[in-house]
Amino acid sequence: MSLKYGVLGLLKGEPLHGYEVKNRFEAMLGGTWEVNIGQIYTTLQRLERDGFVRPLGPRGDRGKLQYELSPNGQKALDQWLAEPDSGPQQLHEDIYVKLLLATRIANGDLHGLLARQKRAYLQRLRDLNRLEERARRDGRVDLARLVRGALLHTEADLKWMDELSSERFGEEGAKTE
Amino acid sequence: MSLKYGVLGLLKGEPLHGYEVKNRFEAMLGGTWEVNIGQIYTTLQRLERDGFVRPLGPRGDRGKLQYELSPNGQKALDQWLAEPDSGPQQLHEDIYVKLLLATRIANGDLHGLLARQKRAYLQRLRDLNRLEERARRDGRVDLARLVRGALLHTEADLKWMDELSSERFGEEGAKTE
DNA sequence: TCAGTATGTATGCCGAGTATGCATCGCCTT
DNA sequence: AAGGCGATGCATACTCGGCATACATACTGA
Repeated sequence: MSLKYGVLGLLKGEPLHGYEVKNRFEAMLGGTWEVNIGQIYTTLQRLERDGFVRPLGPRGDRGKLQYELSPNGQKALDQWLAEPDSGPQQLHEDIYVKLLLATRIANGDLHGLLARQKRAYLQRLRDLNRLEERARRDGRVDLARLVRGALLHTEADLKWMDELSSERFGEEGAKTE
Repeated sequence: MSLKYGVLGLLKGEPLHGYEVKNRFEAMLGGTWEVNIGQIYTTLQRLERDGFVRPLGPRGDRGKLQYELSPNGQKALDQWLAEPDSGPQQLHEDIYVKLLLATRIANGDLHGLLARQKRAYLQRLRDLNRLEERARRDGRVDLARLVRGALLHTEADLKWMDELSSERFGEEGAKTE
């Protein structure tokens, strides 16, 4: 989803061709999201098919094909921006399933899992802090705000791990049916 | 990913056929994850292709085909459980792109977006609290732990929204290139 | 008999990755 | 200065996994 609307958002303002879209998109995300080039083009084709963008022919320089936002695309973009992000249905992430399985599989070494997970989150905290610093140095206030969100998330994860590891496990009732 | 390993995890212990897998999986997640039945079968087929499960023929009752975990599947499962969850590469979620676009598109009514988002998170908090209560009532301690994680996440999101809305926006430097 | 449930297959879209093709530009070397 | 060559710009095609819909069929119980 976000790629689709990201493309629309970038096309608002000026027409771009695929390769440019990729670059702008990655720049917007401060290099934290390396987009697959193939996907850009399929996304653009689908957007064209749905009438959200249209090619601004004819092809130029070296086969470059620019796209511009259509009124329908404009509308779709505005609408997407206006609706709140419901996020994934929650509990669909790997970590949840992993935790459940580790709990119910006898030898599932829960404490080890928590410890490893904690280390991974700490590492992520460090990475994010570096990223935030860089974003500020580059004057990318908007990016820094995102990183702040990711930091809060990771802190929440850490807190969660701490809560879990301070539980005493063993004889709790994880009913199967 | 999580579905694949979820299936493996369920098959550890007893052979199951597709429909049963679906039911067990959804029960394990406490009904928070409605799995598509078609996907169960394709997942099972791919797992068979990769040698992680094998059919325990012949077909029974009404075409039922049971699968059992293979030694390789066992190994793959253990390995997955042992490695920490790196999570999505961070910043790949819709909300981040939405925020960026709203920031850089002039009319992007950032405050409205934040307000709507906050409402959505509050709603989620309520839902999760109900869910946690139900999990505890049902003796599903394992599930309650998951919900606790989701709660912490949502609280982090709320805190983030609060931080953002108390910033004074306007003349900040969101460099484009 | 009819509704519903159990069980499975077929098909198609979308996300995402890999591989390939070709033009151009700049640099290095002789 | 010419020729070669690697990097970059730009695009397409192919493949695979996730996920949803739709369909088919058997059984079960009111």
